Amino acid sequence: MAEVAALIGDPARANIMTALSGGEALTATELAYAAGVTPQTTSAHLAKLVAGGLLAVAAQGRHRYYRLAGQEVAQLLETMMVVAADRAPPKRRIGRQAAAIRDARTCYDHLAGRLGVALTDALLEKGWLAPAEKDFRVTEAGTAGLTAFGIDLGAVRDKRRAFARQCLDWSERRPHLAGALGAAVAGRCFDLGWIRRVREGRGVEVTGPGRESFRSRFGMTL
Amino acid sequence: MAEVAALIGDPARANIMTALSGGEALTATELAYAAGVTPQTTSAHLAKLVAGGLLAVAAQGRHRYYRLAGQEVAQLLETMMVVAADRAPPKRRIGRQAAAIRDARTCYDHLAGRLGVALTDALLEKGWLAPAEKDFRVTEAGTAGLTAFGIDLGAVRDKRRAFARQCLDWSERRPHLAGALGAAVAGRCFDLGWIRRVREGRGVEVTGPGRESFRSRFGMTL
DNA sequence: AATACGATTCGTTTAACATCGAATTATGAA
DNA sequence: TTCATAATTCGATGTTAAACGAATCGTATT
Repeated sequence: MAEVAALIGDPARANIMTALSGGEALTATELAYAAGVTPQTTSAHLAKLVAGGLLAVAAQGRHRYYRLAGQEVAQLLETMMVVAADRAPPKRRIGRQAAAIRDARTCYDHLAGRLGVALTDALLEKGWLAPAEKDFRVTEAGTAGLTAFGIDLGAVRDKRRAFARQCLDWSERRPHLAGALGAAVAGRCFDLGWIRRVREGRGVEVTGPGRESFRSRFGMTL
Repeated sequence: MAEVAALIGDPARANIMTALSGGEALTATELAYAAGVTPQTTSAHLAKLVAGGLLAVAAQGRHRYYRLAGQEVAQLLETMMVVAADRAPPKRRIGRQAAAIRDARTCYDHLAGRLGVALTDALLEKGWLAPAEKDFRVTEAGTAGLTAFGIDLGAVRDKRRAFARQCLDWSERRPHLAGALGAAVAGRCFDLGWIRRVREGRGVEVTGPGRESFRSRFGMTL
């Protein structure tokens, strides 16, 4: 356990992990910029993180794309941020950016925070999803509804990853939709312009039209 | 975040945190033994962990009792163990002790693992508990039932801590009963001899009579 | 009061490792 | 081929901090 913690314990590596916590895959150079150190140093750090099983790497042309090794790693970072936040000196109320993070953010590649939980609750309420062990099951109504929403369920199922997992949200203490379907739903919301990323981080913002659409389409009051 | 990780990243400190992960409070000397270093070194480590907000300390006579600073820290350690376990070389099947940990363990001071989740499910099924936001609510039937089970609800409510929190269990991905009530229920199960600790760790074992009692009293099939 | 013990502080040594400059390998573009 | 860029490896440097011996402070025990 100490090894895992020590890997994240270096400032440069912590920056790298944070940059990747949104689930996106980034190149070594981009990560060097995010970490605030030279490419050589970054390379050494990345090698350690891969050896330590925290990152996965995929070579593509002359770029090498690094991403988190899995959901558990994303969860670990999430939990660690909570502890780190509790520990931090209370800077007058909660900052606007921090508040946005609590409200809505991406976790790995799907939606988390209040928005992620609310959306999952709405899908459960509509009967589109049903809890099944550690996953969600898409009902008949859900198949029709999600297809109408613009999601190609066949293509999503074909992906070589968990289809519709329950991901625990620490700040809300409730499960939300993850896996390939979670990523697809999040992507569709971005495409429709219901939400957009704020700055470069993990924060997500609900747009004006998005707020109205979430309400009319899914009965969510945000 | 790097600071938090770095604190746990040292082997000696990781040993200390692991020793405390059961929720028990231990003295500096006991922790020195657990960490495998001298008392002087341990003292320095403990000071850093307290300053870092991961541990809390209470002086009692000439002893100083150290314990985890809160639930979030326990959760963090739990999550970190999962990542560390995934990362570890697969040592032929799962060891008997590791299997026991998955089945039943203490988390902070209440029951976790399959047993913790199953017990919580049983209480929900009987209608003694009902989910309420991030907590559980004790119903009228629950008040009667828990009192009959030998728990002084008045005394439990008087404790200066959360009464009946939902604690997320990573290995089961389900919430289980935590807080003062969770601790009280766990304690009662120990007192009745339904469960006992295995060795010195966090593992818990259901006794023969316990298995029968869990079934007849709560309808749980273990 | 005298003694024992838990816990901490101080000072020193030692080992680990993050960092960068320079050079090297590999891929894509002109 | 030739050049530019991505990414790495190598070697040297400097800083950090973990560890322990010795000494100190405070609380219990006799």
